[in-house]
Amino acid sequence: MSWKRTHPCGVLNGDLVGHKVTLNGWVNRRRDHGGVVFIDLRDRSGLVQIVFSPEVLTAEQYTIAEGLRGEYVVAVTGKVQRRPEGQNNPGLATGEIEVYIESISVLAEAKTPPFPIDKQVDVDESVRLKYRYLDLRRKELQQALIIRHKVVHQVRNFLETKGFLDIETPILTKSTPEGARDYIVPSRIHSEQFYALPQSPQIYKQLLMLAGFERYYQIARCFRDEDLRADRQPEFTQIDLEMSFVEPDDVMELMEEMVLAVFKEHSNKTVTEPILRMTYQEAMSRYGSDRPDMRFGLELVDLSDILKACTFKVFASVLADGGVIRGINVKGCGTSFSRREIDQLVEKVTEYGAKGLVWFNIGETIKSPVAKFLSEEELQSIVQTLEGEVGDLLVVVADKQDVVCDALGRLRLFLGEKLGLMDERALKFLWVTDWPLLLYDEDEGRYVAAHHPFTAPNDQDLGLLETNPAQVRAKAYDLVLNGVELGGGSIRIFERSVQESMFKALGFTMEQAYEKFGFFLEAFDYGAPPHGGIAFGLDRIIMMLTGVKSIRDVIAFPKTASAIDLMVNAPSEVSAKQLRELHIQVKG
RNA sequence: GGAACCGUGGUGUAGUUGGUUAACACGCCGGCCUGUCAAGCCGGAGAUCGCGGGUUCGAGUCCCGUCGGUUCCGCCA
Repeated sequence: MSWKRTHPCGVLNGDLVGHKVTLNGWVNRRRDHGGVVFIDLRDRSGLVQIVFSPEVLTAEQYTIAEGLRGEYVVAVTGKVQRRPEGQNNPGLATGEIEVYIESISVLAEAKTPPFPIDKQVDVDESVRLKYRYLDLRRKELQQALIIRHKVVHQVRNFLETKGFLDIETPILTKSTPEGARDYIVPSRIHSEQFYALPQSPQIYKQLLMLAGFERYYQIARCFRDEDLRADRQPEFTQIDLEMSFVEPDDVMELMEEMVLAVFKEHSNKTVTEPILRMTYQEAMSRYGSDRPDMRFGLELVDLSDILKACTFKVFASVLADGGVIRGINVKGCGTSFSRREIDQLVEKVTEYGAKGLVWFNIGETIKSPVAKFLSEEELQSIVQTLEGEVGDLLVVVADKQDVVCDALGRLRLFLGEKLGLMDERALKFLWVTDWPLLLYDEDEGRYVAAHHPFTAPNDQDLGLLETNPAQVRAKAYDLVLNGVELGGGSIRIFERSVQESMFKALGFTMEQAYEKFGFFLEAFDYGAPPHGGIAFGLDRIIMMLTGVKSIRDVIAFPKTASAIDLMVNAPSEVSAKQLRELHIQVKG
């Protein structure tokens, strides 16, 4: 007889009562009553209860049923029946029916799995990763990967209707300076030479625009050899796209349509639209972050102006050195915070790189460790500027501008979390626009690209590239969701001279620029269209949609924090022969 | 590169100021059981407490080192 499946388990319902069905799946759970055996049969679609009764089965078949164990793979044939009165299981999609089995075949027996498949238990992650194929049987991971598939499918459909072409770009490519550390692949044919895995398909997609494809996209695997985090893996996936003849608004508007459609389709949280926009400048000064979490207030307020004439040494010296003073009104926490909690804020801010935190506790009088150094007018204007009322706690940091922004920005997040101000049901999107083109890197002693070296400067700022690089704004935009960077993009440089200036600003000599990017610069000479694009972190989007805390929970076969695949045991040594062919000698 | 936390039967945990035989639940194995759905009842097996060293009469417990996992800082155009 045929064991070919006629229905998935999870779709069976009252409409099929009386039908004969063949099911294939795993034994999820077994309940043996001696005279009757119940099995929850599982396949990708869900669970259904199947019933083995000696009244229906031959003795031989019933013995097989009694021998079933967890994770056995079986094929069964039987009749769908309504459950007896009062025996429905409302917790199960198929809970109003059950299948009376008439014949069974065990397709595969199974050892007892090293951890429970059918229950949600926090199993040590190294065990889960070693037996990833078992972990992937669990509902949470199945659902994450199903959502992931659906999102990719939806994105492909969307981009298809907008005229985008899916074009693959090389995985074996060239190591380039700037950016993250490359994964390197040795060449067998060319001794002492190496390919690099792409950090992103950036240059290739721009060349596709030069080639005239006008609209490109790719669900692109990217590789970065940097240390991992809860939301970072060495290989991850970008929704990568590029368009010709566009301005920032064209890209942002199209992507807004796509992203909102995805989140409305797959999230039950509240999506706020349209997506707000804010310049980088404003984000930094109001929220102390280039990716502000818009779900709560606690905004940063500047106090530099009102304290211009202040004689308190800490403030005065910071202002004299060109620094700033900013504060946050922690509403109502003057009353509710203990001294210990306030001390913790001071500690946090020091951790975040500031020298200290000045606080003002507004009660009947203003309590503050620095009150005696400030005049009554100064105290009052601080309170007024921060709109302080009785019961509030004002926290103030004075330092160089980026230190103040960073410290208060992180303190704001810490407070938002501590005070439970983030609405867990809200999805607050934000475009952060007008990024600086360049940021000064103290360690390198030079400017580095805020996004990447191919980002176009704002037309008005072009002249500043050589005179005042820090002031040059870029045609760049990041999409932020609840304080998480979902993606970023820009309009690209499409003129050779501008690209050369950019490399110069980054400290390249022309020789270096041509050695590394000569092919690219040359390409601009053959009729380059204005173009721009964006890339989204697919893994992070799925994290936001599923609400999981770890990127490993949205990737089928992820690596540990030390970049190891515990299942296949990679990386691993290779044979002496392989090394010889690659002209590689290994130390020790 | 740095820091913190965790590591005890298959899984999740308990284990007091160092003290006899390492406890509990789930799972597993066997028996009973015809309406369960976290089935129930009875019985059983299963752990050199991640590994190495040290302190001590005595270490799961204290100390040092190491390995593994996780999180954070640095890093991530």
